[in-house]
Amino acid sequence: MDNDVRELRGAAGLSQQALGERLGVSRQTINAIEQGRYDPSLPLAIRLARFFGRTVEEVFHCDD
Amino acid sequence: MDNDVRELRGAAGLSQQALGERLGVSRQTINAIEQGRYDPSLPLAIRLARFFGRTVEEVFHCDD
DNA sequence: CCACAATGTAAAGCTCCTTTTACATCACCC
DNA sequence: GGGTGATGTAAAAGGAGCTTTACATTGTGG
Repeated sequence: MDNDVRELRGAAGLSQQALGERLGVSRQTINAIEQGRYDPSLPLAIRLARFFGRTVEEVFHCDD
Repeated sequence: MDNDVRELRGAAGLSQQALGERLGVSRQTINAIEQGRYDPSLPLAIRLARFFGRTVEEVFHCDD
């Protein structure tokens, strides 16, 4: 499962730290998600997608 | 976070067991999600939504 | 009444998500 | 060269997701 968080965050001009603060998670969590080290929880995935004005499916791509 | 899994499953005429088998999880997992005892993981949420032909946001509602 | 399918629930156990703390690198600026 | 911001990474700890096994309830059909 990969995702577009890094690109979307870059386009928004935010640091990992700043994005984490907006979403209520640590910068390490943002970093891990961007690198695909693990998938976010469902509520965090929804918050992330909503923050960037996308659907969950647009931001997170299942590799099937 | 509540969801429409029970209604969608009912409309599809499937038991919790049958839905679990289609999605590769146990019936207890389906049961717990329907009752809101916990949220599914992101990959399972995406599989559930896709199975019912909906987006994740249509099936899972954040209570904000 | 006796199966049987469907559902609810609980415990134990494993893996995954997230946090905090901490250190390390790299680039940029003064 | 020293400070600062952004990023990568690691360890420990706690909580959440999911499994298996097991038992209990309910409704339905023979």
